[in-house]
Amino acid sequence: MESEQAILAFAALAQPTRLDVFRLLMEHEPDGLPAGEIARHLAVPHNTMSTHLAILSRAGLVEAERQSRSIIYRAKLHAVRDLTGFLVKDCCGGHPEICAPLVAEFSPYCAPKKIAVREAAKHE
Amino acid sequence: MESEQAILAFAALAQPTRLDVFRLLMEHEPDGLPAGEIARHLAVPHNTMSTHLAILSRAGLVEAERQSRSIIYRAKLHAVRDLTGFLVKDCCGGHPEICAPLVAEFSPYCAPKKIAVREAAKHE
DNA sequence: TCCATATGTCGAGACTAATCGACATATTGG
DNA sequence: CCAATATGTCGATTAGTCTCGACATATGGA
Repeated sequence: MESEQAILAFAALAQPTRLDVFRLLMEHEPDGLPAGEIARHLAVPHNTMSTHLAILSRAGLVEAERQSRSIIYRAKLHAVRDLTGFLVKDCCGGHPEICAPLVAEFSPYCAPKKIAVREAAKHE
Repeated sequence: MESEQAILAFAALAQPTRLDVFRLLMEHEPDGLPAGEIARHLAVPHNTMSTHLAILSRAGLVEAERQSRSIIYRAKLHAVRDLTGFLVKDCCGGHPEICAPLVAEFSPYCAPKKIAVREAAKHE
Protein backbone atom coordinates (compact mmCIF):
# COMPACT_ATOMS: atom_id res chain seq x y z
CA MET A 1 0.00 0.00 0.00
CA GLU A 2 1.25 3.45 -0.91
CA SER A 3 1.56 6.30 1.57
CA GLU A 4 -0.81 8.47 -0.42
CA GLN A 5 -3.56 5.85 -0.26
CA ALA A 6 -2.88 5.23 3.43
CA ILE A 7 -3.22 8.95 4.14
CA LEU A 8 -6.59 9.00 2.35
CA ALA A 9 -7.72 6.05 4.47
CA PHE A 10 -6.47 7.59 7.74
CA ALA A 11 -8.17 10.90 6.90
CA ALA A 12 -11.39 9.10 6.04
CA LEU A 13 -11.46 7.28 9.38
CA ALA A 14 -10.42 10.37 11.38
CA GLN A 15 -13.98 11.68 11.41
CA PRO A 16 -16.58 10.42 13.89
CA THR A 17 -19.48 10.03 11.46
CA ARG A 18 -17.35 8.26 8.88
CA LEU A 19 -15.82 5.93 11.45
CA ASP A 20 -19.36 5.08 12.57
CA VAL A 21 -20.38 4.41 8.97
CA PHE A 22 -17.42 2.13 8.46
CA ARG A 23 -18.15 0.14 11.60
CA LEU A 24 -21.83 -0.06 10.69
CA LEU A 25 -20.95 -1.48 7.27
CA MET A 26 -18.57 -3.96 8.90
CA GLU A 27 -21.47 -5.19 11.02
CA HIS A 28 -23.60 -5.60 7.92
CA GLU A 29 -21.08 -7.59 5.91
CA PRO A 30 -21.52 -9.05 3.42
CA ASP A 31 -25.00 -7.68 2.61
CA GLY A 32 -24.21 -3.98 2.90
CA LEU A 33 -26.71 -1.17 3.39
CA PRO A 34 -28.38 1.40 1.12
CA ALA A 35 -27.19 5.01 1.49
CA GLY A 36 -30.53 6.23 2.84
CA GLU A 37 -30.63 3.61 5.55
CA ILE A 38 -27.10 4.50 6.66
CA ALA A 39 -28.11 8.15 6.91
CA ARG A 40 -31.26 7.32 8.86
CA HIS A 41 -29.42 4.94 11.17
CA LEU A 42 -26.87 7.60 12.15
CA ALA A 43 -29.32 10.53 12.08
CA VAL A 44 -27.42 12.51 9.45
CA PRO A 45 -29.02 14.42 6.51
CA HIS A 46 -28.84 12.40 3.28
CA ASN A 47 -26.68 14.91 1.41
CA THR A 48 -24.17 15.18 4.25
CA MET A 49 -23.99 11.41 4.35
CA SER A 50 -23.55 11.29 0.60
CA THR A 51 -20.41 13.42 0.96
CA HIS A 52 -19.03 11.18 3.71
CA LEU A 53 -19.73 8.05 1.66
CA ALA A 54 -17.91 9.58 -1.32
CA ILE A 55 -14.86 10.25 0.88
CA LEU A 56 -14.88 6.67 2.21
CA SER A 57 -15.23 5.44 -1.34
CA ARG A 58 -12.32 7.53 -2.66
CA ALA A 59 -10.24 6.21 0.22
CA GLY A 60 -11.00 2.68 -0.98
CA LEU A 61 -12.66 1.67 2.29
CA VAL A 62 -16.14 1.05 0.89
CA GLU A 63 -17.68 0.19 -2.46
CA ALA A 64 -21.03 1.13 -3.97
CA GLU A 65 -23.39 -0.82 -6.17
CA ARG A 66 -26.64 0.39 -7.64
CA GLN A 67 -29.60 -1.86 -6.93
CA SER A 68 -32.77 -0.52 -8.45
CA ARG A 69 -33.38 2.90 -6.90
CA SER A 70 -31.04 2.30 -3.98
CA ILE A 71 -27.26 2.33 -3.90
CA ILE A 72 -25.86 -0.36 -1.65
CA TYR A 73 -22.62 0.36 0.21
CA ARG A 74 -20.33 -2.36 1.47
CA ALA A 75 -17.10 -2.30 3.48
CA LYS A 76 -14.08 -3.43 1.49
CA LEU A 77 -12.49 -6.05 3.70
CA HIS A 78 -9.18 -6.24 1.92
CA ALA A 79 -8.85 -2.47 2.42
CA VAL A 80 -8.72 -3.14 6.14
CA ARG A 81 -6.11 -5.79 5.52
CA ASP A 82 -4.06 -3.35 3.41
CA LEU A 83 -4.24 -0.55 5.95
CA THR A 84 -3.40 -2.84 8.84
CA GLY A 85 -0.57 -4.28 6.78
CA PHE A 86 0.74 -0.78 6.14
CA LEU A 87 0.93 -0.15 9.87
CA VAL A 88 2.48 -3.52 10.64
CA LYS A 89 5.08 -3.21 7.89
CA ASP A 90 6.06 0.18 9.22
CA CYS A 91 6.25 -1.35 12.64
CA CYS A 92 8.20 -4.41 11.63
CA GLY A 93 10.54 -2.80 9.14
CA GLY A 94 13.78 -3.94 10.73
CA HIS A 95 12.04 -4.80 13.99
CA PRO A 96 10.51 -8.28 13.73
CA GLU A 97 11.19 -8.84 17.43
CA ILE A 98 8.35 -6.49 18.38
CA CYS A 99 6.00 -7.77 15.73
CA ALA A 100 5.51 -11.38 16.77
CA PRO A 101 3.77 -10.49 20.05
CA LEU A 102 1.71 -7.95 18.11
CA VAL A 103 0.31 -10.67 15.91
CA ALA A 104 -0.12 -12.97 18.89
CA GLU A 105 -2.33 -10.28 20.41
CA PHE A 106 -4.80 -10.70 17.54
CA SER A 107 -5.16 -14.42 17.96
CA PRO A 108 -8.18 -14.24 20.30
CA TYR A 109 -10.08 -12.34 17.60
CA CYS A 110 -8.72 -14.14 14.58
CA ALA A 111 -7.83 -17.66 15.57
CA PRO A 112 -9.41 -20.63 13.79
CA LYS A 113 -12.50 -21.83 15.62
CA LYS A 114 -10.88 -24.81 17.37
CA ILE A 115 -8.35 -22.68 19.20
CA ALA A 116 -10.84 -19.92 19.85
CA VAL A 117 -13.23 -22.39 21.47
CA ARG A 118 -10.48 -23.79 23.67
CA GLU A 119 -9.40 -20.34 24.78
CA ALA A 120 -13.00 -19.48 25.59
CA ALA A 121 -13.41 -22.69 27.57
CA LYS A 122 -10.36 -21.86 29.67
CA HIS A 123 -11.88 -18.59 30.79
CA GLU A 124 -15.09 -20.26 31.87
CA MET B 1 -8.86 1.27 22.44
CA GLU B 2 -11.57 3.89 22.41
CA SER B 3 -12.93 5.48 19.26
CA GLU B 4 -11.92 8.95 20.40
CA GLN B 5 -8.29 7.91 20.80
CA ALA B 6 -8.37 6.04 17.48
CA ILE B 7 -9.67 9.17 15.73
CA LEU B 8 -6.80 11.21 17.21
CA ALA B 9 -4.34 8.62 15.93
CA PHE B 10 -5.91 8.44 12.47
CA ALA B 11 -5.92 12.24 12.21
CA ALA B 12 -2.29 12.41 13.32
CA LEU B 13 -1.22 9.94 10.63
CA ALA B 14 -3.37 11.53 7.93
CA GLN B 15 -0.77 14.24 7.28
CA PRO B 16 2.28 13.61 5.07
CA THR B 17 4.89 15.26 7.30
CA ARG B 18 3.59 13.52 10.42
CA LEU B 19 3.43 10.15 8.71
CA ASP B 20 7.04 10.68 7.64
CA VAL B 21 8.02 11.57 11.21
CA PHE B 22 6.35 8.46 12.54
CA ARG B 23 8.09 6.20 10.04
CA LEU B 24 11.39 7.92 10.71
CA LEU B 25 11.01 7.28 14.44
CA MET B 26 10.09 3.65 13.75
CA GLU B 27 13.35 3.30 11.86
CA HIS B 28 15.23 4.76 14.80
CA GLU B 29 13.75 2.52 17.44
CA PRO B 30 14.62 2.18 20.20
CA ASP B 31 17.09 5.09 20.35
CA GLY B 32 14.75 7.81 19.10
CA LEU B 33 15.78 11.17 17.64
CA PRO B 34 16.00 14.75 18.99
CA ALA B 35 13.37 17.20 17.69
CA GLY B 36 15.91 19.31 15.84
CA GLU B 37 17.33 16.36 13.96
CA ILE B 38 13.84 15.26 12.91
CA ALA B 39 13.15 18.75 11.57
CA ARG B 40 16.46 18.87 9.72
CA HIS B 41 16.01 15.39 8.31
CA LEU B 42 12.61 16.25 6.82
CA ALA B 43 13.52 19.85 5.89
CA VAL B 44 10.77 21.43 7.99
CA PRO B 45 11.17 24.59 10.14
CA HIS B 46 11.68 23.69 13.79
CA ASN B 47 8.55 25.43 15.04
CA THR B 48 6.34 23.77 12.44
CA MET B 49 7.84 20.44 13.41
CA SER B 50 7.27 21.21 17.06
CA THR B 51 3.55 21.54 16.33
CA HIS B 52 3.48 18.24 14.44
CA LEU B 53 5.33 16.46 17.22
CA ALA B 54 2.85 17.80 19.76
CA ILE B 55 -0.03 16.40 17.70
CA LEU B 56 1.65 12.99 17.42
CA SER B 57 2.28 13.10 21.14
CA ARG B 58 -1.33 13.96 22.02
CA ALA B 59 -2.42 11.10 19.78
CA GLY B 60 -0.27 8.77 21.86
CA LEU B 61 1.87 7.70 18.90
CA VAL B 62 5.17 9.11 20.18
CA GLU B 63 6.71 10.01 23.51
CA ALA B 64 9.20 12.70 24.45
CA GLU B 65 12.02 12.68 26.96
CA ARG B 66 14.30 15.59 27.80
CA GLN B 67 17.97 14.73 27.54
CA SER B 68 20.14 17.69 28.38
CA ARG B 69 19.32 20.45 25.91
CA SER B 70 17.66 18.12 23.42
CA ILE B 71 14.27 16.44 23.60
CA ILE B 72 14.34 12.89 22.31
CA TYR B 73 11.24 11.57 20.55
CA ARG B 74 10.46 7.88 20.27
CA ALA B 75 7.69 5.93 18.56
CA LYS B 76 5.36 4.20 20.99
CA LEU B 77 5.24 0.65 19.74
CA HIS B 78 2.26 -0.48 21.71
CA ALA B 79 0.31 2.43 20.20
CA VAL B 80 0.76 0.75 16.83
CA ARG B 81 -0.46 -2.48 18.35
CA ASP B 82 -3.50 -0.73 19.82
CA LEU B 83 -4.41 1.01 16.59
CA THR B 84 -3.95 -2.12 14.52
CA GLY B 85 -5.97 -4.04 17.06
CA PHE B 86 -8.74 -1.46 16.80
CA LEU B 87 -8.93 -2.04 13.05
CA VAL B 88 -8.75 -5.80 13.33
CA LYS B 89 -11.38 -6.01 16.05
CA ASP B 90 -13.69 -3.89 13.94
CA CYS B 91 -12.97 -6.19 11.06
CA CYS B 92 -13.40 -9.42 12.98
CA GLY B 93 -16.35 -8.41 15.09
CA GLY B 94 -18.65 -11.25 14.11
CA HIS B 95 -16.53 -12.13 11.11
CA PRO B 96 -13.62 -14.33 12.21
CA GLU B 97 -13.77 -16.18 8.89
CA ILE B 98 -12.23 -13.23 7.07
CA CYS B 99 -9.69 -12.51 9.75
CA ALA B 100 -7.57 -15.64 9.72
CA PRO B 101 -6.19 -14.98 6.21
CA LEU B 102 -5.61 -11.38 7.28
CA VAL B 103 -3.24 -12.49 10.00
CA ALA B 104 -1.61 -15.01 7.69
CA GLU B 105 -0.81 -12.11 5.40
CA PHE B 106 1.41 -10.57 8.08
CA SER B 107 3.59 -13.61 8.56
CA PRO B 108 6.14 -12.65 5.88
CA TYR B 109 6.82 -9.35 7.68
CA CYS B 110 6.77 -10.73 11.15
CA ALA B 111 9.04 -13.72 10.65
CA PRO B 112 7.49 -15.93 13.32
CA LYS B 113 10.73 -17.79 13.95
CA LYS B 114 11.09 -19.40 17.35
CA ILE B 115 14.19 -17.39 18.16
CA ALA B 116 12.50 -14.13 17.31
CA VAL B 117 9.49 -15.03 19.45
CA ARG B 118 11.63 -15.97 22.43
CA GLU B 119 13.63 -12.79 22.18
CA ALA B 120 10.44 -10.77 22.07
CA ALA B 121 9.01 -12.63 25.03
CA LYS B 122 12.09 -11.74 27.08
CA HIS B 123 11.51 -8.04 26.54
CA GLU B 124 7.93 -8.22 27.70
C1' DT C 1 -45.47 10.90 -19.51
C1' DC C 2 -45.80 12.37 -14.78
C1' DC C 3 -44.89 11.68 -10.05
C1' DA C 4 -42.65 9.72 -5.98
C1' DT C 5 -38.47 7.81 -4.21
C1' DA C 6 -33.42 7.52 -3.70
C1' DT C 7 -29.21 9.57 -4.19
C1' DG C 8 -25.75 12.89 -5.81
C1' DT C 9 -23.84 17.77 -6.69
C1' DC C 10 -23.25 22.67 -5.86
C1' DG C 11 -22.42 26.64 -3.14
C1' DA C 12 -22.12 29.40 1.05
C1' DG C 13 -21.05 29.91 5.85
C1' DA C 14 -18.72 28.29 9.87
C1' DC C 15 -15.16 25.91 11.64
C1' DT C 16 -10.54 23.68 11.88
C1' DA C 17 -5.79 22.69 10.33
C1' DA C 18 -1.15 24.01 8.43
C1' DT C 19 2.52 27.11 8.10
C1' DC C 20 6.03 30.17 9.71
C1' DG C 21 8.04 34.69 11.63
C1' DA C 22 8.77 36.55 16.05
C1' DC C 23 9.26 35.86 20.69
C1' DA C 24 9.66 32.98 25.00
C1' DT C 25 11.61 29.24 27.82
C1' DA C 26 14.98 25.75 29.24
C1' DT C 27 19.76 23.94 29.52
C1' DT C 28 24.73 24.02 29.49
C1' DG C 29 29.35 25.90 29.46
C1' DG C 30 32.40 29.83 30.21
C1' DC D 1 25.37 36.01 34.97
C1' DC D 2 25.73 35.87 29.97
C1' DA D 3 25.85 33.82 25.55
C1' DA D 4 24.84 29.89 22.67
C1' DT D 5 21.97 26.07 21.64
C1' DA D 6 17.58 23.48 21.50
C1' DT D 7 12.87 23.58 21.68
C1' DG D 8 8.22 25.40 22.54
C1' DT D 9 4.36 29.05 22.19
C1' DC D 10 1.83 32.85 20.07
C1' DG D 11 -0.46 35.17 16.40
C1' DA D 12 -1.71 35.96 11.70
C1' DT D 13 -2.48 34.19 7.22
C1' DT D 14 -3.81 30.79 4.16
C1' DA D 15 -5.88 26.54 2.97
C1' DG D 16 -8.81 22.88 3.67
C1' DT D 17 -12.98 20.45 5.94
C1' DC D 18 -17.81 20.00 7.63
C1' DT D 19 -22.49 20.93 7.17
C1' DC D 20 -26.77 21.59 4.98
C1' DG D 21 -30.35 24.04 1.98
C1' DA D 22 -31.45 24.11 -2.74
C1' DC D 23 -31.26 21.97 -6.94
C1' DA D 24 -30.11 18.07 -10.20
C1' DT D 25 -30.12 13.23 -11.72
C1' DA D 26 -31.64 8.39 -11.88
C1' DT D 27 -35.09 4.67 -11.31
C1' DG D 28 -39.58 2.44 -11.16
C1' DG D 29 -44.49 2.46 -11.15
C1' DA D 30 -49.25 4.48 -12.31
